[in-house]
Amino acid sequence: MTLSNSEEQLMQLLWKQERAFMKDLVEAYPEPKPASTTVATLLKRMQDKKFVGYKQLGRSREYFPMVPQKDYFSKQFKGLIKNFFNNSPSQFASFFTEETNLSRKELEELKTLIDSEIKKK
Amino acid sequence: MTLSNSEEQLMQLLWKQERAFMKDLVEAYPEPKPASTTVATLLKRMQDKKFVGYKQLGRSREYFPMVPQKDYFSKQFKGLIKNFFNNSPSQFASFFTEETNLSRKELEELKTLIDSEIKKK
DNA sequence: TATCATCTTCTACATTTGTAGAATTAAAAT
DNA sequence: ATTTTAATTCTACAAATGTAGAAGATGATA
Repeated sequence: MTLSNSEEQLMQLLWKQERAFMKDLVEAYPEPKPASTTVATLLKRMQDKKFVGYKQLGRSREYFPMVPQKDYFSKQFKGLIKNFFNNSPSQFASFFTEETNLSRKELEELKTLIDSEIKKK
Repeated sequence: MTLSNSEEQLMQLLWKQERAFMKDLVEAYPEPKPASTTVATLLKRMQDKKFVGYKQLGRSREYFPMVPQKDYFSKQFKGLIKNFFNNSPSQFASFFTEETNLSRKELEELKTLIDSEIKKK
């Protein structure tokens, strides 16, 4: 099960807010904001897909993500890696280092990070 | 303009082959292979979207990608980074190093790679 | 309490996507 | 020359997606 584009956009807003009422979500959209019924429809579809849950609070519902952003990202990312780099993260890594313009400092930091990962092994 | 899922799947096949006739593309699909008319439809839509071109060779057409795989990947990837890591590649990098299970050897290689990138600066 | 502000659910509808049959064409093989 | 193979274009249609109005429900507020 995947999210469609507009569902994913909404999901991003929800992840950012952690938990939110419909109104907050609608407001979080950049102009032009969608009709609230549009958001309602999306939320409902996302509930069907088990991506969103809610807690009834008096009159209305407080929505929250049922899938952590990280998990979702991982899945997306693995998909990309699989298609474009033949399932080889290290192959991707070299692409990344070469193509992304990281500053010297960022590269240094990354190196440090890698070192600490190596130590963990 | 983006590719839909099934279009992207076909695009992957085309990238792999570099240039191909319809038949080759259909054959490259895993079972169950789609009807060739399905592929034809997709190819046509992809032409409209300027993702695919072809060269008329006698009776039929040799199709080829008009968008390099790398460019396409970059765009996708940047999109992900933007949504999930607030446009910060270095933030992504740390996620990557921690979450992807690279072996010690791969990590070492990556480090070397980063070093050579640093030298370039 | 009458009115407002919100929400939610239903319904609707145009587009896009996923898939493929029918018909036509033309080159290839026998 | 006839049959076969591969392609191409048209048409079709169900499912998914993007958007939103209408109507009903319920707290909040004047």
